[in-house]
Amino acid sequence: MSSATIADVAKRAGVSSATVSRVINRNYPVATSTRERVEAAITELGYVANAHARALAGSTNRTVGIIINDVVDPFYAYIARGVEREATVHGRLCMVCCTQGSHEKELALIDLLHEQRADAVILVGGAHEDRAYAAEVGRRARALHTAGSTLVLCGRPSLGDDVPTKVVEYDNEGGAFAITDYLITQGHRRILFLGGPPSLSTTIARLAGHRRALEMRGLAQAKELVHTGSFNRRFGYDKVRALLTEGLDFTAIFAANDTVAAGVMQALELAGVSVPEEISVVGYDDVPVAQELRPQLTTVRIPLEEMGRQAVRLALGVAGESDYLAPVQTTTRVGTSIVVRGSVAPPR
Amino acid sequence: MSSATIADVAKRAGVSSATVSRVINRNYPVATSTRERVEAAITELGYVANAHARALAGSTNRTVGIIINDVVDPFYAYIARGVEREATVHGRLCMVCCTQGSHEKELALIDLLHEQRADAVILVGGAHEDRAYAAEVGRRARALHTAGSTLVLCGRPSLGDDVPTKVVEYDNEGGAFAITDYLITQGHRRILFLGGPPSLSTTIARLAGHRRALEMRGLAQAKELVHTGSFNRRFGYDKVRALLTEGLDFTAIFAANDTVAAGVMQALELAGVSVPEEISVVGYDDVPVAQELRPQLTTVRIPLEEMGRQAVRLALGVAGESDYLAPVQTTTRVGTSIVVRGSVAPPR
DNA sequence: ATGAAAGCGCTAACAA
DNA sequence: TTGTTAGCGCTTTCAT
Repeated sequence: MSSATIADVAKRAGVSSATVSRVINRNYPVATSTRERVEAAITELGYVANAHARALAGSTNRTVGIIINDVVDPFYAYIARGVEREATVHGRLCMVCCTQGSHEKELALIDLLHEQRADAVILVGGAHEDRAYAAEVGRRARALHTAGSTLVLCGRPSLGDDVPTKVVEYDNEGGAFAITDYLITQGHRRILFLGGPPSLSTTIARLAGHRRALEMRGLAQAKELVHTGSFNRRFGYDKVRALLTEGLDFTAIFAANDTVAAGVMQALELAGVSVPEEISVVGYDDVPVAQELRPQLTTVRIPLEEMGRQAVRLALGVAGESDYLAPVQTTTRVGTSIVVRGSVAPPR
Repeated sequence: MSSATIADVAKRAGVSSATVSRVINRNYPVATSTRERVEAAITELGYVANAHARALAGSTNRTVGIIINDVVDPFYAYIARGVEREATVHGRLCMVCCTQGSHEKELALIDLLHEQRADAVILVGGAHEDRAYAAEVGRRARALHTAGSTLVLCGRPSLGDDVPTKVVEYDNEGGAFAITDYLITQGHRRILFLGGPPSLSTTIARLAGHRRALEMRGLAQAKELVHTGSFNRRFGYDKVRALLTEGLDFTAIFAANDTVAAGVMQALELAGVSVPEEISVVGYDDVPVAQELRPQLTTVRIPLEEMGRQAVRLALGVAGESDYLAPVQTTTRVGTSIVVRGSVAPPR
């Protein structure tokens, strides 16, 4: 039930615990013969260092924390992969926590990760507009900051210049603008915007890009064409079914993400509406499902894994910052791009 | 850069650090007025407990570790979700580590998680047949065990009764048997088995079930119909393309998992072979892609998330074990079932 | 090159 | 109900 400690190893090797520590950490010269005796003792005893004692005596725990909605959702999974990989590169272990969409759980998790003394806490995904909630996050950002850690906002807007966070953004609005403009260029005038929780920053930015494209082309945004709701497949499916029977007039659908697009495509298939001949469909995110749909989905690509990597680089201060003038607030922004596949054609 | 400690809080509240500990942990009676003063001090100072000091002084760190190949792979992601959720239920934080298929990394990660004094280390997915490697895993299982932790094998075979692990299995062979038998019942005689690393326990079990079904129906297993390789989409695609041009005779394909099946379907589509009219296809795992394929994929369902939950329950000794006679080796086994969708029809 | 000893921040007896 | 006091296992000066 109890493991060997560094003192046990020291006794067995006939040295002091300080020496054992030195051979383990290779940070001070140790005579070869001593080292060998110590190493032998370590294997004989099956000694495994206690990371907590280490973290307590030394400074860092060498872990980073990441908070996401759901591991199974590819949007989060890809970012998590980037975080995990980059963390590994820098010798950090990765603690992954899921909120299942709950604000309260998210705040509690930031605290938990703070307790663990994670070198960084990475908060992933869009945030709901809510001042009280934002204030709570801000408070935690400050606590983390004074403790020498960093809160990184990944894929959500900054909390303001007075809150010590780092942020990794992607050009959300720009992607929505580009793909809407692509649709317009193909001749579409009545484009349905579907899905995304209405108060989520992600949805808001995508909708803003969509509207800007419409305006730029002098097209009025008809309110009956905008149906926010959620990011799940079911929403896309149900909404399209309803709108179809309702007889709403449109020639293209901009699904707020690829998952919604999958539902959209299934509803269209069931209704016997052919894509892209009768209706064009585009999505957002470019997660794997986009390539499995038939026709394959034209969508907006986000460098998800890269965002995860950036988040840990930023937090760990790996590059970019000059030591003497590191600003409290740092933002990295990655681009989005549209990837054209087979789900769009000119309207009939 | 440095945070308030329990001593700071104690001084500020004019009590001893023991009292502060008591109000934090709510495990001993504290006078209301004292409690209030302490709580005030805590907020004023922005005190956040140090989990390492706690782990060192108390016993458990309240974390579980999970080791998987890749967060993005749905097979692993669903199990990880189960682990994360069940861990949360039991007040544990979850450390997720990825091996990217490397044995060495896997072993190193077990050690790392041991150093972190995780209450459980969950090793997920099939294992390659390799005695030296198995011995290394066994050694670590013992180390963990003597340290009071548990190594749980999730979706891979036991290391033998003398190795102190817990294992969560699924009826891998049975699922393969059932779906092959289903294909035979539909009239198929020449079934291609495609994919899966040949030395991986998962592949071996699936192939075994496949063969048993064939034998039971008195069908000879032609070696030209078995093509193991890997679990990725690309393999399914390339192999089917090659076999098709080669002119091999078969009426159905059993893809070793759904990902391979996705590649298979794409190759068939490109070759103008209709599914299921000309060729039937089945997969394994029942991950989301199975429902996006057209036709939707008939496959074997594994209760992935449930396996993850079982793994942590088993490790934490939540249920099932009688205290006084807990065996060193414990195995839980979950069933698999075939889910019939549209990718199988009788051969022409 | 090596050892002695003082913490790191907390919990858990044991006292009071 | 509260305080005192050992540790928990390790790192890190400071000596030697």
